[in-house]
Amino acid sequence: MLDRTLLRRDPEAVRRSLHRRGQDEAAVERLVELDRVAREAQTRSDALKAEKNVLSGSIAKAANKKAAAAELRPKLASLDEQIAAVDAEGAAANAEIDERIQQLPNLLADSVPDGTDESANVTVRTWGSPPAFPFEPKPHWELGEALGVLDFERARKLAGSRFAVLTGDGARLSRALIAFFLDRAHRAGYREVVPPFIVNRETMWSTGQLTKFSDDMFHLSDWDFFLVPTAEVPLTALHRDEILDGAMLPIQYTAYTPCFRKEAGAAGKDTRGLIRQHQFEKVEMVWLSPPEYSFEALERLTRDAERLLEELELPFRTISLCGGDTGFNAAMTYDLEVWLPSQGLYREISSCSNCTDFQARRANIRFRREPKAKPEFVHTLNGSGLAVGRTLVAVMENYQQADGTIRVPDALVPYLGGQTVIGR
RNA sequence: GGAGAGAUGGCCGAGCGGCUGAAGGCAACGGUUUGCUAAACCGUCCUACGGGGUCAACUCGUAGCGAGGGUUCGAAUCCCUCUCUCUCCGCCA
Repeated sequence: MLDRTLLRRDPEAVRRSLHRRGQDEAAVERLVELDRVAREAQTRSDALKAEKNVLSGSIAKAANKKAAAAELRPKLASLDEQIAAVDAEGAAANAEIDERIQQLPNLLADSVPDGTDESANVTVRTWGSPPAFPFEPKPHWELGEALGVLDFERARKLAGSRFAVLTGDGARLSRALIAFFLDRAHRAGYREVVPPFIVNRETMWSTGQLTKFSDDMFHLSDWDFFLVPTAEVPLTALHRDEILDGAMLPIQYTAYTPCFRKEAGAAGKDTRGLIRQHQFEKVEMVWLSPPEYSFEALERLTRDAERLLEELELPFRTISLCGGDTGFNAAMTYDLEVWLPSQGLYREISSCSNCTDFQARRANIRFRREPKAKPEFVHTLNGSGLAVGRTLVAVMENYQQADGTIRVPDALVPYLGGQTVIGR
């Protein structure tokens, strides 16, 4: 959520950001006007209430309170009427402001590339190069079904489409990745967390997932709870409504969780297999940072994610998302895209964002620099480190061998008890 | 799921319907005293929003005692609803 006073002080900055995101700027003008109306109403209301308080006070001091009250009753009744009318005016304006301001996305960082769609994204780094296969590389679902480690048929029976069952070495490889990711995060200074996988509405709202336009989350029908769409939600909201000691910052958290998303929309051929699922698993990394450090933190967070791919020796590139492609909460985002031989393209495997104070304002996460200092909002950052299913896909496809078996990346061998090949 | 107790400022804890932003204590901060520490004494010490302002260290106003309603000229104090926390019993991993 944007700062209301920002709209008053610098509406032009908000307009510019919306424009760069390719969104309608008209909302800004309306908000500025509503803000003016609301403030004017408050000023009048406060003055009327002050007048009423003075009269009430005079009754308290009167010798004969009953008589004093009777005498002032008409005057007070008239004030009550006026107050009610002015307050209604102010409340209406405030309600509309709340409604509208919640729908404005975060202010883009200056360094975000211009552009309205993904074609304008900028590649900032490329690591490794796509492997040359002396045979036609197979897609992961073919490899997985042949090896008996991926089972989409039975997943359909158990749950439906867009679910998968991992068995045998598929399940073990998945678990190895999770352990590998968490170990590396631990080394990089992240504190490991096992959060609830189901959260309440306030939590979901506080991290900006619940807006008018998003209904990608699974909502329990009999309770007002949501299945987490990403560990970003519980990790970021962990310190909701708290004032942290500035000396504790930055705070780094990591968690492994399942993630649940409706992923409404057409099932295309590029979403075949494990790429796009209603349930997937992810290790997430979250930072709570002092404002002045958050963009440096974004670089570190992104590097932490990149190193995982480097250790796994999976070719990838890092791209800086342009304004039109940057998410609602983010001021700036780097996506990591891993090479998928079967599709012959780079595919998103991690997304690292600096949400600045946008989530912190909603979630009311603040800190004090000094014991007596005024509380300030922290900056929140989140990034995948990494998406487990997609990493599994990348490993299977990049490490496949002519006979359909899969070599285990060196970094994962210890996590598979020394096993170096996934075969039949 | 059943029964009971409670919710006041950073913490503890008072509070008769009117001068209570809220006694008192602790903690914290500034100062005096002190060889150092401790103690003692004095002072400061909530937040949000709005108005005025040399926009900052100022000032005025409004609101806030779990949340939301109601009664009243006036509510922390009376009434209603809700939420949450704690304890005991049951059930379970």
